[in-house]
Amino acid sequence: MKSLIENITAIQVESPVDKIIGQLKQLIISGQLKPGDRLPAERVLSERFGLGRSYIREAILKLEFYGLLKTNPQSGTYVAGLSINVIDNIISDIIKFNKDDFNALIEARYHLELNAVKLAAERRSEEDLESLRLAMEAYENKVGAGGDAVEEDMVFHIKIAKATKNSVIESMILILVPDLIKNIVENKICGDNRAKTAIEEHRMIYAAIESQDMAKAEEAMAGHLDEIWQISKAGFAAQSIINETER
Amino acid sequence: MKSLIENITAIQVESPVDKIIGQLKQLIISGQLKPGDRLPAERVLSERFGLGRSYIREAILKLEFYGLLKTNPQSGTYVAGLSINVIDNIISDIIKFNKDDFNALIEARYHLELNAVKLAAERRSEEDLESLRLAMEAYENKVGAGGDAVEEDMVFHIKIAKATKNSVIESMILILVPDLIKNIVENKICGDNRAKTAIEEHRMIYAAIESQDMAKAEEAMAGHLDEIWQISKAGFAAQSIINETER
DNA sequence: ACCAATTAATTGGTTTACCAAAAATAAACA
DNA sequence: TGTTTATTTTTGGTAAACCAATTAATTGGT
Repeated sequence: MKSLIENITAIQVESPVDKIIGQLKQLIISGQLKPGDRLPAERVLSERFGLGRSYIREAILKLEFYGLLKTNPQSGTYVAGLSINVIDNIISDIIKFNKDDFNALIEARYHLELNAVKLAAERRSEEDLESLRLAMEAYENKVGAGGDAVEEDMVFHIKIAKATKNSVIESMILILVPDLIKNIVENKICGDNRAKTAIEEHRMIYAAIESQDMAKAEEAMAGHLDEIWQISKAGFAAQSIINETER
Repeated sequence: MKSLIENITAIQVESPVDKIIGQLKQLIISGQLKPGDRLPAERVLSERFGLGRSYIREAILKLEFYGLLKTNPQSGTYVAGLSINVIDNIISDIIKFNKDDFNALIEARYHLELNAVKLAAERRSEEDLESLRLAMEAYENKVGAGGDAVEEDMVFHIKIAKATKNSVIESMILILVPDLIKNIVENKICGDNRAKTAIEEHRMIYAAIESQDMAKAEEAMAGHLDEIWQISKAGFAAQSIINETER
């Protein structure tokens, strides 16, 4: 017999905004709302959905962030000129944009940073180099003082992201960093002497960026991230096995 | 003498929420708000900043999305346990997460998709393969009918993203897609017969994913994205020259 | 019938008021 | 004095009200 705790199912709290997003999706798919159309006024939607206007606005805000709606003050909110195909595909997954899948997080970070470090090596300015060096030294000092320098490590990586001169890639890494930190410190992923070996890796990365050697930069970064990447790879492999079994 | 139009500076409308975010950042940096602390109540912030509570909530919402705050209902909003270093670095750039840098968009997409297609080839399920085929056929039909199948193209790529089984990477691609579509159709980037040559490229990508050949998948995708990638590369090169000149 | 100007209605932006759940405090009891 | 129970205050969640700008409608004149 199963224990009690196993029967406790995660309470799914479909928030009001998610409901609204789902409803809007239905409106679009059913053809009542064609791309390019103007949405009903917020008040109307509020009444129609039986929810306060605050929620409507919040939902619109979210959809706007994803580029699916565009609201013009004093005029109305409009559906992006995208075909139903695209909108449907995207809306379905907006709600579940959760960053709590640790393996996915690590993997995304791995690939992003590998690309980023190459771009950084190619495009870094002298200012980038300077702030990168500062971040590196801050990390080394923290490690020398005996603290866990996870956050200083992240700052180092943020600086690299900044040096790419690509605001989109930078933003993506920025979004991932807090969650990475949270998970890493919670799970104490890396061994104790990891911090010290990382110092040398950082210096290699820095040197490669300084000399604008893209290949060497990528190699150094791959080495730096390898240990933690292995964890995510193992995670995905395990997931794959589970899926096979279920089939 | 400069013409009139050149003197018209872009009106910078620092939205209320951005102001609030900046203020909160100051509170944290100045030490009045240490990581882990509870924020003042929304009402208090509202009064202190001289702005409505809606704006406070919106700002908190945004900061929460970035993992910098955590709000517990009926209890309070708390600053994530990150060091000031990290928070400062991130908040500074949150506001400028705008996806209107076309070159950055293209470049980010290029790298993301190259990684994604490899993962998709490795992990695709039979269901993935099926929906991918469907999307591919929809594209071919649209092209055959003479339409610009930009959106159908994007759906094809979304399906690939889904096959990665990595929710983070999928979400990132999802976020970029609407902006990519907007820019591509606006600028009519690709030549007229591009759509037809793309059909063959899609089939190559599909075949590679089907046979789970990661290397071939990446190669095919690189070929598929090459033309548009060249545009972004040229853009960044131009930017680089400008920076050199300014120095 | 057509056009211009004025008025009325509608829009999203913003603030305020109200609510139930938590937390903190006070009071009552052992 | 220590603990438990009421009670009050504070919290974020929610809904409604107000505002200025915009748009649609109406009106009056031609």
